Amino acid sequence: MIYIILQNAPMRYPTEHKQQTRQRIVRAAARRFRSRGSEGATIGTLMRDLRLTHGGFYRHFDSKEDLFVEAFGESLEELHRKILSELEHVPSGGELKALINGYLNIEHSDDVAGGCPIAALATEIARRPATTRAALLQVLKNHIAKLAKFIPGATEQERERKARVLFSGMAGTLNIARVIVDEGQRRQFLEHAKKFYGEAVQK
Amino acid sequence: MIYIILQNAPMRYPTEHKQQTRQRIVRAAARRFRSRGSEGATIGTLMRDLRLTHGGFYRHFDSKEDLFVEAFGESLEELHRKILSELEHVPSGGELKALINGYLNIEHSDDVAGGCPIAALATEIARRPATTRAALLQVLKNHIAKLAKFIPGATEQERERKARVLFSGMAGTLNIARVIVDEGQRRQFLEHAKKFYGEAVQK
DNA sequence: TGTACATCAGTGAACGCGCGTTCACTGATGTAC
DNA sequence: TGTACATCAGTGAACGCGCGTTCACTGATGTAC
Repeated sequence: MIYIILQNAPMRYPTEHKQQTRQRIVRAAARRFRSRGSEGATIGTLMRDLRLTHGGFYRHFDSKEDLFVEAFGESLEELHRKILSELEHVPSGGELKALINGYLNIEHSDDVAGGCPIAALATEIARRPATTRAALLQVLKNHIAKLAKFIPGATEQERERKARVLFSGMAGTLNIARVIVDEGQRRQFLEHAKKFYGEAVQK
Repeated sequence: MIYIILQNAPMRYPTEHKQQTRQRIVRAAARRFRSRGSEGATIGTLMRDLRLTHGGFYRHFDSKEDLFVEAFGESLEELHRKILSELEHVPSGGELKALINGYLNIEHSDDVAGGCPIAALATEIARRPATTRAALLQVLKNHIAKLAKFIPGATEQERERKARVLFSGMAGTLNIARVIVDEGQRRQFLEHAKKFYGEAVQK
């Protein structure tokens, strides 16, 4: 809200203004990259929708690729916050089920822009050079590691292993759900997958 | 081989020449779309690598999008033939394990161009309009249905359900494997996933 | 059997377009004196 | 306290480039006569 007011007012840039603009760009980009892909999202329309001009983008980032990396991190943090807030209201012992149900959900399936960045961007990340992949993989590993404590398993290592397989699998399932045109079939498919992963990980 | 000779020879187009050229385009496109994505693969370089010029493309297809749809089908057929030929040498009862091992494989992980089109293209397909998705989904369903007979389950319906969840999950896992930079870690991750899916589906 | 002609796969220049990026400029700010 | 000036977030025209697509053309083919 405050941002819009500042934009419409004649140019006056308070000290924290630059950081705020940068944050706005990252957050908007995090949504656009997920819904349109890294090539489908353009700097021009991104900035225009923020009521800025494309030239100003380069006061904040060296390149579109730099923004992509940062936006991916932002997406994962958003997802993590969302998951944690959902798990707060879940009775102890029900976390795993809630995790699976929260992911393999029709709402999640229909919300690409606000959903899991692994599902939306993993294929494109896999096509990037090793250095970029290494940076993004580190962010990804941290995310998974933090979720591992909700997965059953004797050792920390075993829980992390299971978490990786579980979340990578569910990401693939979410992507296929998003291809299914008919909503009823999409729901059914997600239900079957919930059951499958619930039983498989519990064991 | 014969194609190259025909290309270098002065213009003489036998009756079946057009179909052959079309096939060459589809097959080459099927590889390029998987390895570079639908936006990363361009008509210009595709045709150049086939020793043709870009203008000729439109004697065979109305648009790049039409080629994409056809190439996806071609990829799935190739994958299906490959799977069937691998399963021929497998003793009865071992098909499921062979299916999983054949998919979650380091060679498959490293061969994006020749690998599973679901893993490589599902995210991009999910971003397409419903009519395109519907067409591609039909092809996908046929593919999965044909593999369902190797999956345990009391009814045909149950086998198909399991097959869909299994293959969508493995596709997601393959994509994450392709992000992992270190080959040792990539192998380990695939091994854990093999074990997970093997036990989960057997049940 | 030989000749004229319609066909059509492939060529390559050209078109329009949108992209990422650059750059000279603007004007409000905080600071030096 | 008041004035001159360096700073820098944001502007918008411009650049170069590569893309998908179009189109007038070429020349070997099979066919009509």
